[in-house]
Formats: sequence, structure tokens, C-alpha cells
Amino acid sequence: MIIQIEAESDIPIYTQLTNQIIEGIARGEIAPGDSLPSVRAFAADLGVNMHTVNKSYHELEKKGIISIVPKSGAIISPTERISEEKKQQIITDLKPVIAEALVLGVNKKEVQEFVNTILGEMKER
Amino acid sequence: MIIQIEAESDIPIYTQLTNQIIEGIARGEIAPGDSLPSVRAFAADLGVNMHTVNKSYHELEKKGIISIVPKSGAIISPTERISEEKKQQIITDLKPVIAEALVLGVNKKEVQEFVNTILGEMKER
DNA sequence: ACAACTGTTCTATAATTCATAGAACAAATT
DNA sequence: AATTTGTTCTATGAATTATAGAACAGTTGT
Repeated sequence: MIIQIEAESDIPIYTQLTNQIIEGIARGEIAPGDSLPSVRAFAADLGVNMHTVNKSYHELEKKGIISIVPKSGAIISPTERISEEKKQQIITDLKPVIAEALVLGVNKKEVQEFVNTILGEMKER
Repeated sequence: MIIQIEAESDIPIYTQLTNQIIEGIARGEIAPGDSLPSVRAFAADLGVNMHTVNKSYHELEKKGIISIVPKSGAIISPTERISEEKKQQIITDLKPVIAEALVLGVNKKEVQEFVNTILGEMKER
């Protein structure tokens, strides 16, 4: 899996890393049961600080995407049934992006096409 | 249009305001040509600082959603043809949210339903 | 058993962001 | 003429982001 960090971005490095790991899982490049690199090795690889990678891992754990085994490693969790609360959070996150698209002149059909394009890049789990 | 600001949220106040204004336009509650309240009046209404509202207005202007006429007011811009670059930005913004949904166990069909639910709340322009 | 590696925790620093506050200016509105 | 407008300036305090180094204790590989 290729990770690309942009230091100049307004998105924090640990968030960029979190998102790209999630997208890697969604694409099927890494699967449940797989281990993520150690925080030190990954940090050295990316050219960032160990604590930055650690923060990303804990963000992923909080989201329920990986489980960190102390003194061992970070393992991608199996997919479970999502709660109604988390579904609502997804909708809340989607809403501002879709609203902006419509306001900027994207029509509804095109929004659906955008979503389908993205879904096409990802694996059904 | 009802604006609800959550001071405890991890989302900055000016971003919350920006998003809710965009959603108000998307729902058709406010339309191109309409004026937004003055930064001072809006700030007093919301119980936040004038500069916070001002920051939101400038964010909206940068996105091409309103036009600020100095010494006059902020007016919602008419919808124009969106550039290919902005379309790509929309897709870039959608991607992490959709990827997270899939990883958390939402299936593709359900993602499409989420999007359609949101689109149903908004007006075609 | 030993060495290497693991995540954790602690202190520390610098830059940036977020939100607030007050004041003053010049143009537009009433 | 008085009020309201967005703009600009300085200022402050809290929080966030990213880095750095050190030490600890458990796990893993040889």
C-alpha cells in the first residue's frame, strides 16, 4: 500500500495517514487480520515522527477499525455490524460535502455518479 | 433558516456556520440574490464573536458561494458551471467518508441510499 | 537467555489555529 | 446627521499539531 503524505496540506498528517489506511482497507489492499507496521518503522518510512503515527493508530482504534495489542502490534479488525449511531454519523459527515457540491452547481445525478465512481474503486466486504 | 452552533464540538464554530449556511442554500431555504445578515447582527444572534462570522463569510466567498460587497453585505451567488478541478475536490472530500463507511460494514447499496436520503432533502438547482 | 523490537508514557518545545476582545476607519444606508 | 456596514489592527488565551528525546516493561526472534 502506497502512502502519500503532503506536509503543506491543511489536513493534519495523522489525519492524512488515518484516511489513507482506511482507503487501503476499503480497496482491499489490506484485510482484516493483517498487521500494520510498527509505529517506529512506519514513521521512519514516511519521514514523520513516531508520535504522529501513534496518534493515527489510536484514531483508527477509536473508530473501531484496528485493535492495538500493547507491546505487540496493530491489527485490522474484522467487519462487524455497524450501529445505527455510527450510520447517522456517516450521514452527518456526508451531508456538508454533498450540500456544497449541489450549491456549486453539481446536479443530483452527477453526485450519484461521483459516489458510484468512488464505490467502484472499493471492495464489497 | 435555523442555525445551531455547538460550542463543545470538535468542528470549529466558523466551519459549523459555513456548513449550515451551505446546507440552507442547498435545501432552498435561502436562494441566490438573498442577503446574509451583517456579521455583527449574526454574531449577536448566534452568541459568537463578530470575527468568527466574518471568517465564515470569507470561507464562503473563497468557495465561490457568496460575494461580499464591501460596506454593503454578503449576497448569495448564482449557480455557475462548476470547474473540473472543483469536481475533483468534491470527489476527494467524499472519498474518506465513503471509505470509512465501507470499512465499518456499510454495504455499497446502503451508501447509495444514504446519499439519496441526503439528496432528497435538497433542492435541484 | 539475550538482544532487538514493541507500544506506552513522560516532559518539552515551537508553530499554528481557534475564538475572543476592543478600537478605529471609511463607505453605505436610513 | 446618525447609524450601520465590512475592514483592519493589535492583543490575549486556550487548544492543536508536530517534533524530539528518554525511559519503561512486555513481546518476539535468534
